[in-house]
Amino acid sequence: MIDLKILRESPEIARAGIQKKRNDCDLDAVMDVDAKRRKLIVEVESLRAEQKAANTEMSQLQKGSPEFMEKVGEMKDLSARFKQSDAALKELDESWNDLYLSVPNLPHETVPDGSTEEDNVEIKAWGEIPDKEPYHVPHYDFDWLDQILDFKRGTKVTGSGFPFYVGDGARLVRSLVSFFLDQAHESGIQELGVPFLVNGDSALATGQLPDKEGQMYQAVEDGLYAIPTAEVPLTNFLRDEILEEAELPIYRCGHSACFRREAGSHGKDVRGLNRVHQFDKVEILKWVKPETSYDELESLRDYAESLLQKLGLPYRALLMCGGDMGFSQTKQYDLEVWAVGQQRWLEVSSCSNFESFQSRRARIRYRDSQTGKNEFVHTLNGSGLAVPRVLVAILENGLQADGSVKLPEALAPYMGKDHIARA
RNA sequence: GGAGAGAUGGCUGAGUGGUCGAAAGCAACGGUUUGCUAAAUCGUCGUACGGGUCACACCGUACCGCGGGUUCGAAUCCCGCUCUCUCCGCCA
Repeated sequence: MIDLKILRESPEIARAGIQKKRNDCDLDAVMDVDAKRRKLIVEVESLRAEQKAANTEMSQLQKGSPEFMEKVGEMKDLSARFKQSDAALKELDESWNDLYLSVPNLPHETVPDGSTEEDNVEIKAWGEIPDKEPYHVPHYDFDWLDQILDFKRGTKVTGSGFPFYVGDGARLVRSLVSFFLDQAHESGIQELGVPFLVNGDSALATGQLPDKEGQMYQAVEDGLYAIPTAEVPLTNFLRDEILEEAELPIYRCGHSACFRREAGSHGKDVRGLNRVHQFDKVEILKWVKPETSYDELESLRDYAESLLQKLGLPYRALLMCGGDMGFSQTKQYDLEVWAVGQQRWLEVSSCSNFESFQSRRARIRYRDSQTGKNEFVHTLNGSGLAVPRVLVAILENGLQADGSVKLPEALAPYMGKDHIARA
């Protein structure tokens, strides 16, 4: 949720931001219901005040006396009016809530204007793009693919998009997860093992609900959602808490399987490991003081980049334009790695600042030591990193003329070898 | 899964259908005093929303696990749910 003050006091700023995001929420309806709601609150509360005053008065009277009974009669009427207004307010509150939740976060001033991925701005490129040799092919065309991946049996057991990783494939996944977690540990980021299922309150706080409900797998019987990213349990780790200013910034990381229905996505980019319904990812989360959040975003991106550098994978960093960034973000960088076999960029990390959008929903605050007031923290998160596409880049970029795959040196301690030989 | 007990402010813990935002104690914060490093004493000490203000002040309302209900009036009575603890069962 964005700050209501912005809506009330400078709606033109909100309007411009919403336009920049190419979002079509109805701001006039929001403002209209807000005004009506506030008027009704005054009405309900003054009726209630009257009722309470009478209550105090009645407590002094002899119970059952004529004066008392007369008062009861008067108050019955008031009570009826109160109940009517209160019911009207509750109804209005519901539509107010729906509308308020439909307002996206406003993009930062440094976010470029634009509506599609074409308008994202490349701010950095690292590593050398290798020339495509004849033996370079997409990973899904490796003739020994079934040595490390089994899509067919995954489809049998669960459905498409749920591959089995086999032998060295499975070990590579585990190695990458371990490498990412160890790197975070070395950077002083505490690791959390997170629940893979969360309740509705948590999904609402991070913004998956209400608008992205269709993207999550659900355990309907229990009212739980399979997490699409560890961001959800991580952010909610501190939900409903008031922190001390001295505790900030707080950094945490966590590995999880991520479950995404990917409803409505078809076509070429779903081949192989490019887009699957379940994948492993290590997520980094930051809770910080507002004045530091944009610096923290830069260092978060630097950290994610350092992982790709250590793996020796060429990548580019994009600053997302207003129309291509998420609903809840104020500023977002994506890291894309080059996959030489497919001759395309694959997104492996997204680093974002949410300012107080999530913390307002999740009620995560800190006590300002100067004013003594409770303020919302700013939250940020970034992938560090998503496993399957990194795996794709390792496979495709590392493919040698003899069909073997040369592994990044950083993974040698985890894999116990420097290449995967074709059997 | 079965049986029982419970859920009150940062913590412990009282609470009669009405004067209860809620006793008391602890912790915390501010002052005073003695002094020596621990006491004594006075005061302050929840959050959110709405009104109000340049901003404070101030006023109102809500919140005693959550959601309903009864009532002129609910922390208190009734119903449903959630969670915690104990015992039993089952099970990595």
